[in-house]
Amino acid sequence: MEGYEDPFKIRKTIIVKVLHESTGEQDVQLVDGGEHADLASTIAFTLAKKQKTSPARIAQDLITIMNKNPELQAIGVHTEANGPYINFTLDTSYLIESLQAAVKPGYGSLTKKGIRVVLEHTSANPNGPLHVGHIRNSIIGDTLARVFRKAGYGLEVQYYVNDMGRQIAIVVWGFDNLDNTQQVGEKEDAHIARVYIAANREIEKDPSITQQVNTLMQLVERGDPATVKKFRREVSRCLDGFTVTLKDLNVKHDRFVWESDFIRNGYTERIIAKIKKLPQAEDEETLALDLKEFGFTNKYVIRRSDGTSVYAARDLAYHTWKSANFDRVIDVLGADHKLIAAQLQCTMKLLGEKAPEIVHFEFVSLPEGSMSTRAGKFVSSDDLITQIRKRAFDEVTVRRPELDEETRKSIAKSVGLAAIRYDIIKVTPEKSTVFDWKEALDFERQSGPYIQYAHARACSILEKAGSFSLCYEVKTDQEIALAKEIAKFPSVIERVAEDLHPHVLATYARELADIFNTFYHYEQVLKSEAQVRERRLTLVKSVQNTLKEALETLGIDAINTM
RNA sequence: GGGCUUGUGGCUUAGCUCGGACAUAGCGCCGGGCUUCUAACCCGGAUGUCGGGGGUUCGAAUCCCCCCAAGCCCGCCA
Repeated sequence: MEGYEDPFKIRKTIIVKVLHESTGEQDVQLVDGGEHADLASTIAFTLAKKQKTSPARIAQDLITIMNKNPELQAIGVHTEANGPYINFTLDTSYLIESLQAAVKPGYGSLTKKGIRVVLEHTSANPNGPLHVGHIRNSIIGDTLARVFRKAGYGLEVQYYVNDMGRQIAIVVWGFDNLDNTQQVGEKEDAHIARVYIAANREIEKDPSITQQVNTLMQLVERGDPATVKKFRREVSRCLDGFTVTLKDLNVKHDRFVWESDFIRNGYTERIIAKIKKLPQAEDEETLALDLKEFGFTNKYVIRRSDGTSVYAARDLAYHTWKSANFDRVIDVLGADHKLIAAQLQCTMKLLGEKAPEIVHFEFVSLPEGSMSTRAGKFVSSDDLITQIRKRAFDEVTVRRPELDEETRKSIAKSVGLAAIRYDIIKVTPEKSTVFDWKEALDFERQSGPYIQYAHARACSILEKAGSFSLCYEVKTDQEIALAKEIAKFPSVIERVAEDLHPHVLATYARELADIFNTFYHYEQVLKSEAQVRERRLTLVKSVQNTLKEALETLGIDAINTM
């Protein structure tokens, strides 16, 4: 795929150039032609005002000029006017070129860019299992990571471990003072949540416990060996639990970066020293930044009056390290971090470092209200995975009773994963959602399994077909519609990497599956003869490969049968 | 009180960055399609004040202003 150039994009660029030369207008952006054409221009409206002529007349005149243009002829562009609209219709040459790329492994991969990106996601506090809110972060982050790799970026994915926060101190206090036995079969993160919830109940009853928690925090910041060891032990155990959950979700981090390391290695102290020198610094009892001039009404506190650092200081140290080692820094964060993330970005700029690019996602809540680890009000990702696999297994058993149990379990695992990942990634991160069991367990239409099913169908046809000669040709409306959708894939990858909107890829995969399903019902493949059979098989091979690449970029298994 | 985000058929949702030709799809509803390459599917139908009101424009779901509603944030928590 190295050096692949999108045939559609090449043509679009030439049309824009010709349009620009023919009109002298700077802004000649093309719009989607919808049902009328592949591309369209509304430039006639703009010109009408300047030339005091009707837009339709101008469109007509431009058509006459452009139809003689050899550059447009060379790339197979047909131009015609429809009232004020100038419509461009491409011949099938670009589809042929796209199909030739689409049958090859790795279709959609873009040219290597030589840019190093660090992407941080999930980074949940290790005080209880990942719940359905956290995994929105994981799935957005992991999908973006896959897109970035496909788009040709060098990438490292990091999990920032908040191992010295108040929550962890509360966990440690709980383990020191309450019943801390792990139940039989209890996962580490669930165990920690149980102790954390119990500890919070105790604190509610007896607020003086907070003093003991504060002491733990001071000890850990000072590096008291016994305390550090206790914090590390519980955090590690929780992360072990997370690792299992994340693996089930097909989410992978390259590196876990521990917050406390930035105390130990002196980075935090160094960043505090630099911050002190900023004109916005207020170094009194606390060290804080006054970012009023940038529109922030509250103070950005860096160090407490007892001399300990707050989260912001360590986070600045972490980001400074990332800034020094990577070309681009991207964080996936919940919407509750919007303000502090903006303050962090602002401060990074003041320090002369790269400010992170941030992907924010809105909250996932339960029908009965927002989730809370502390109150024990959450649906854990592990529960969701268990339920969905059970449901998927029942479904596979009904549909494919002839398969042995192991195969059905394996399919159910992939289908369950698809259902979860797709359900979460399909909606724009900007939108808050309410977790709904019924919807999560639905495997029909606009779901991951629906797309997997389309892929499995294509596989089934190819398997039955045996070997065949590739024939790059599209004739019928269904064939053309399918080829057009396949041709869009590389530009979708490019756009997602640019806009950081992974749901666009989800929509694309679904639309490709839709169009293939329609094709499937209208056009015979295996029963067609000679060249018709070969060109349709080529198309099926292309769509199978494109669906596979799209699914895998979504972190979903492209299974051959289901 | 201030800030950020969201508001699109009964429900869920795309489009909004960069304004264009009858607003995208799913669920649900109504009616069809499995001796035919996997029916986790397909085809047809009904359903819309694009939260409300102003404005800009030849043209607004999209841009600007005001208002309403929901969520989040405004800590020497993370």
